[in-house]
Amino acid sequence: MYGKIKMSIELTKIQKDILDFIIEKRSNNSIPPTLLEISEKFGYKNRSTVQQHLSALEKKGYLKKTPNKSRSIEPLIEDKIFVPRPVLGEVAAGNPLVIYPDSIDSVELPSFVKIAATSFLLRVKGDSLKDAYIFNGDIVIVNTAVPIKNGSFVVAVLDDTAVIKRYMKFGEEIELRSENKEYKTIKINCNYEGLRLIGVAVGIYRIMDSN
Amino acid sequence: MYGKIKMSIELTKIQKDILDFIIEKRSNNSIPPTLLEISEKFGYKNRSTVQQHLSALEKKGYLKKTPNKSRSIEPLIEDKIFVPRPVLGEVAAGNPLVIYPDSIDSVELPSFVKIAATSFLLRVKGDSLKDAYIFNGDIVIVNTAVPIKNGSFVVAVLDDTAVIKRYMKFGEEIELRSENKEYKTIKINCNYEGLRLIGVAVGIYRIMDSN
DNA sequence: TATTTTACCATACATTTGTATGGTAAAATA
DNA sequence: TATTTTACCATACAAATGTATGGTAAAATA
Repeated sequence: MYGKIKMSIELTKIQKDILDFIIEKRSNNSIPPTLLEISEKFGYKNRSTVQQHLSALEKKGYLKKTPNKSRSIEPLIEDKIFVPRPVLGEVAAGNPLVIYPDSIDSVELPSFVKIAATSFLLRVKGDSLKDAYIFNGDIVIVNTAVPIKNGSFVVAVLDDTAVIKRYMKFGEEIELRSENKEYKTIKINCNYEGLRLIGVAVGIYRIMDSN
Repeated sequence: MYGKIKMSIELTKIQKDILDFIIEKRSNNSIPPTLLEISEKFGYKNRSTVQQHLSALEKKGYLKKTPNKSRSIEPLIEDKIFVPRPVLGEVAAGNPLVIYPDSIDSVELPSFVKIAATSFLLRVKGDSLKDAYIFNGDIVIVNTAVPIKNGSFVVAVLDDTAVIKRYMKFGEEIELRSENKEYKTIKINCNYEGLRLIGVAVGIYRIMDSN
């Protein structure tokens, strides 16, 4: 037996059930539960039991809370044990960005990938993004809540076609640069209506063929 | 002057601003605001001002609250006076259903159209849906939370192409019928993986050319 | 075996949050 | 002009919510 993961970052059955309940609430388009609501769901007599489970989940990095703020539990899907994550859409440069209300698939992400709940996954179709060194089948992790800074890899829709490029802004001019110098830089005014910045590509995950 | 709408169901500028703030919070994938948070946003010195605006909004039917429950404000987009609603995507039968994370447009809906927060709008492109008597430019109101019953108009994705058809289920067989008898009925097994039922088309809105 | 972790309970307390009540001044309406 | 509505303020109170602390018993671990 090798590579055994330390118990302390794994989740117990109950912790996982509670985390799943929180994630389910969120994905149901409803508000995150309070400690009391979780207690009632699991039949506890008071909130302190949940309190401890949550603090364990937070210590292990599976969720984030804002102190003294109601309903502020934010699950971070940190899958040290390969938890499935829904793939919400597909992206191919030159084509519209397609996002399905239901997930089209799910991917098991490895331990080191931390995903905030404000993120979603896109699967890359075709090799039209190879200028960004992103290839067919890659999973792009897009965060919609992270501020866009110079140098960020952004997922954008320009005149109804999707691009993933490095973002640079100088005054009113936005440059969308390709990593590969063979592709030219797109320059647009930041007020141009045909431009929509969807989010920041915070990561790419590629499932390597094991053959 | 004719057809004047009674003042009591119109929104004042401030009420509209507060409602917009709540809707914006919701669509931002973040939790609904508390009274205090709204107060701070608008620079009020205490919650009671917001309290009154909310009760006005609730009385006028623009939002729903659960008593004594934190962050329980649910906007009901009941647009008695043409309030803008974001159009989230586009649909054309035979093509993928395209949904943009940011809205691509907004439409002013008339007074009688009530839209729950679990709904979204799709603009129809092209005349490929004319078999359902839905035409280019029509706005389809899709509710994702309504149960699908026999006879419902459903928005579905079948093998990556979008359809809007009348739904009928007999045992394990699902029929997707066209209103126009020139088009043939699609029959599929309900376990077929290529079928995804997105939601129920609860309404169609067509902006008539005033020329 | 001793210690730690897990999973619960109980209770007290502070803060947040929602609610109720009453007030003022300006604007809109009758 | 009188009344109502709007838009704010102030305050008090109750309920909900988060937090801190301490306890017990069983299971897992060292």
